[in-house]
Amino acid sequence: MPTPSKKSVPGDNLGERETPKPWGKCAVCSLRDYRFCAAFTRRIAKNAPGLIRTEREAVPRQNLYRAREALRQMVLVREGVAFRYVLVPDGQRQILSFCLPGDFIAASGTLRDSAHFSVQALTPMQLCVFDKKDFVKFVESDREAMRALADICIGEKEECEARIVDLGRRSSEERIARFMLDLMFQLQRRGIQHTSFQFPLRQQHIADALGLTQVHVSRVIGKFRREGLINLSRGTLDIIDVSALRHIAGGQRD
Amino acid sequence: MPTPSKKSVPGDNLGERETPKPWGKCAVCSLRDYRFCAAFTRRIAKNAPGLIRTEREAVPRQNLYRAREALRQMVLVREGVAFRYVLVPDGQRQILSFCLPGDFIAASGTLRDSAHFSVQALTPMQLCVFDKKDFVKFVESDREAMRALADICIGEKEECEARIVDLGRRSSEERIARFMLDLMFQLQRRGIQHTSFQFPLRQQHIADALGLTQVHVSRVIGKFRREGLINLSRGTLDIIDVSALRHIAGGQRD
DNA sequence: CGTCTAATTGAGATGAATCAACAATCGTGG
DNA sequence: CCACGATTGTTGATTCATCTCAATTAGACG
Repeated sequence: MPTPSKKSVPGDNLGERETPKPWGKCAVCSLRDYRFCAAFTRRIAKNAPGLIRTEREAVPRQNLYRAREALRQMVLVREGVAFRYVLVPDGQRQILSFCLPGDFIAASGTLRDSAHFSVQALTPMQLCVFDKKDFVKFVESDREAMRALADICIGEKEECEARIVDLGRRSSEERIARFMLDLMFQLQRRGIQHTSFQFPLRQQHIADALGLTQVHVSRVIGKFRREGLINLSRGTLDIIDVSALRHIAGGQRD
Repeated sequence: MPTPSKKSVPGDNLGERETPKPWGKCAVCSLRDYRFCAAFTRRIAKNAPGLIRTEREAVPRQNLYRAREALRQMVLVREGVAFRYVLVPDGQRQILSFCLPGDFIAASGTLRDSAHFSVQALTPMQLCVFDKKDFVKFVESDREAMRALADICIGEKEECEARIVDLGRRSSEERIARFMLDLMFQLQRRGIQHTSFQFPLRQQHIADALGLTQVHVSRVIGKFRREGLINLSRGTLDIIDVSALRHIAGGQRD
């Protein structure tokens, strides 16, 4: 059942251990030329010195945000993976996307009071946090920043639409193959140039992202493994035969 | 088969019959306080008098835009309905959304050179068209406009995510019921306060939007009709029992 | 080690797809 | 205004992909 198990987790919501830090740290961050940071960091340092960046950590299963809660902070992933999801009335879970390092967790929150999805950490995480009010003030005062924000939202929308096509018109094998390749390409864009990488998702997460059941995901992955396409164990995914997997995915993957 | 039938259609792409018009016409347009127009029209008239609005028409099945083509114009629906769709390699079609009066057809195109979806008219249409370059110049020069644009994109992203949940985790009956109710609420937001309204979609469109087959859509609609929930004929959808339909839809519809 | 969570595997059920024939509706030209 | 062809919708029979239920194994971790 996709019902997320309820395990007691320390500090269920973000809150403790805020550490105001200077922007200097950004200068040595590997994300500094990636997406959000590339567009914002330097600009903020220059034009909005009053906007404080703080740091937070999160542990696996920790809730970073709950649907419909007031959005008070803007959160950027520095390390680790989280996912955005929606629970439907009958208890099922649909995962909307995974948030990787460099992703803004709720960019759209800049112009909204709350979001309709929840966010949960999948791995231990390092986060950069901004006060929302301050951030909004900055974005509204800086044309380039507003543009960058729009750009990020558009990118998310495009990913969303690609996912709609997957869910509406592709088989489970296609979806799973595409999903793995997608993840690989996303990591590659972040500088990890391997066909083997950390894969912290449980089969249930894949199932909830792709509209399948965990059991079925297990069968498909088993098949891929038996066919020598991938190897997946102990949190590492190794894509052995990229081109065969891409073929199953139905082409079109970057 | 979801393959869209290839019928020869006059003026396959937008092109002929441009009519430069004054902004005065906007003053008497019923959409002037809705979304795009509410945010942009007056601002444009005041701050960017050089931005020309032209008018166009389109006939059913006419292609308004083809995926990956260079985006030269920004198109706003004034009357009629279009849909955005993607064709997958095996010939299937996934409809991403329907564009109703007041909708910007490709808002995200403002910051992109092209889009990955195509757009086709479903009914006869009246369109407002802006030259893209001029529009971009305006948006980049006007902070409020850029913000409005971001806002529109965020709204579209939210709709997208709702659709993902539908496709991933809801049955065909739920999807169809939700779809009809959604449409009703969207029209109501545009001022049409009835449970009976023009419904120009063929069953194939519903199927392609919801990841089903036309045959199955027919069965479900037949069932809804037999149960006295709706009546659908000659392009008019009458939702007879809103609350029962909402119940099938699984609550949560506005 | 024992306990807990995650993954595998089998058997059987089922929702939706497919195939196919037919009926209804629409648009058009005679 | 009718008749015809094209498009759209209906219905039945059958198949298939994926789900459900359930039991078992494998890993992770204190």
